[in-house]
Amino acid sequence: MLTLQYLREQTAEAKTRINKKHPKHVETIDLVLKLDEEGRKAKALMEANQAEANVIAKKIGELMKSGDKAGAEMLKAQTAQLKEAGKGLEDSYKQLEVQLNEVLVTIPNVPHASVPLGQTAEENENIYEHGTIPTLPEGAVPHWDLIKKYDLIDFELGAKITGAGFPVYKGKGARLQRAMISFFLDEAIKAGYQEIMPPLLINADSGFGTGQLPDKEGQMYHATVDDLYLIPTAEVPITNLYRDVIVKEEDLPIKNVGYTPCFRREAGAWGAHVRGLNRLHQFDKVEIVQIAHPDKSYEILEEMVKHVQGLLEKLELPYRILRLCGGDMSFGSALTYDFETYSAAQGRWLEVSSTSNFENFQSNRMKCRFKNKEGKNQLVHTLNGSALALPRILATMLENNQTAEGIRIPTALVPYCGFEMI
RNA sequence: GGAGAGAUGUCUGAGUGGCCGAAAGAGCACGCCUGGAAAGUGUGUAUAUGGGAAACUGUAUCGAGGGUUCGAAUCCCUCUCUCUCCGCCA
Repeated sequence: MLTLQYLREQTAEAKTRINKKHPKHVETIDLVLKLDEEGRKAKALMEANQAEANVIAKKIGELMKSGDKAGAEMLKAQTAQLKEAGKGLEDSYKQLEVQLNEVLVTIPNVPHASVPLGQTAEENENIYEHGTIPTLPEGAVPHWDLIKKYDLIDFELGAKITGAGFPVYKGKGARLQRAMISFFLDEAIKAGYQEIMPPLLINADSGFGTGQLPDKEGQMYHATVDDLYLIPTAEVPITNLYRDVIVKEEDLPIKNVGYTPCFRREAGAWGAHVRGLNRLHQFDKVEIVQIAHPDKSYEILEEMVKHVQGLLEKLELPYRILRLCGGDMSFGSALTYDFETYSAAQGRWLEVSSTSNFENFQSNRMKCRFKNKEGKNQLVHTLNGSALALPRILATMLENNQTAEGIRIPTALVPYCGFEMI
């Protein structure tokens, strides 16, 4: 959620920036400002009325104490009309307040200056490529054939016990998952992150805090009996750890990492290119999350990018980094780098990480602040990134490393899974 | 799931209708004292938001929301959470 202060004080800039992402929201900003102004006027009236009532109430108290019952009764009569007026004033203020919030939460974050103009994935900016695209042996096949051939994952079984998009990992397939999770966590811990094992269900307040609600209501699984949501990413519980918290400035940046399964309904997202591991309802991911000082957040974003690069390089996967264009960015992000690995048998780039700076968009919703040098509470910046999402890493690894003798496991993972070949 | 107790500021904890944004103590900050420190001592020490250049000031907040009342931390209702006992349970 953008801060009202920013919209009020830097209206022109806010409009220019939002235009890069969602041009229609330029008008929403005007609406917000209008509601804000009306709301503040209404509030001033309401408070003036309240102040008057408070003064009289105090006087009544004094009169009662001094035994002047008649005087008190006279004043009581006076407050009746104040009360009546107060009710109307409060109603109109509250109504404006509700409207304002409803509108404000629908405005996405404004993009960083470096974000390229564009509306579709084709307009993302390719800023870095690393590694060589392998030449596959004769008869190479996509990962969905490999997982059958080596009996690593069973989609049919998953469909039987749950539904499509819920894979069952078996044998070496399961061990490889566990190995990747441990490897990613260990690498993050080495980089100074604290490991967190959060709940997999979250309440609506948390969903709101990181921006999934109300924007992506239909994308999360909702356990309606208890009104809890299955997490779409560890970002949600781990970032919300700091909801309504005033952190110490000297503790920044706060670095947490967590492995969780992620649950996504992916409503309406099924179509071409979703075979095998490319798109799932449940998948595993290790997520890094930082709570940062506003002056440092872009430095930290670069640091997180470096971390993700390190992982991909240790896994010996060819990858590229995209700077997302305005239209392709997520709701709350100010700057997002997507990482894609090249899946040679499919001949496609697959997104395996998305690393973003949300600036104070989430912290404003969550009210996560620190006390600055002037003793004022200031919103922190929040960042997060996948490090990494497993299924497409696995897909790329299987496809790119297939040989006549089997599938070669990257050296870095061998100590974790205990085998060199599948 | 049943029964009971509770939720007050950074913490402990007082406060059953007006003098309470809230006693007292601890902690913390700054000053005095000291060669330095401890002890002692003085002052200060919530958040949000409106107005104001500022000093200052209006409003709201004692788990949350509603209600009663001229006036609520205090009375009533609903909810959430915590603790104890019982039940169930990996």
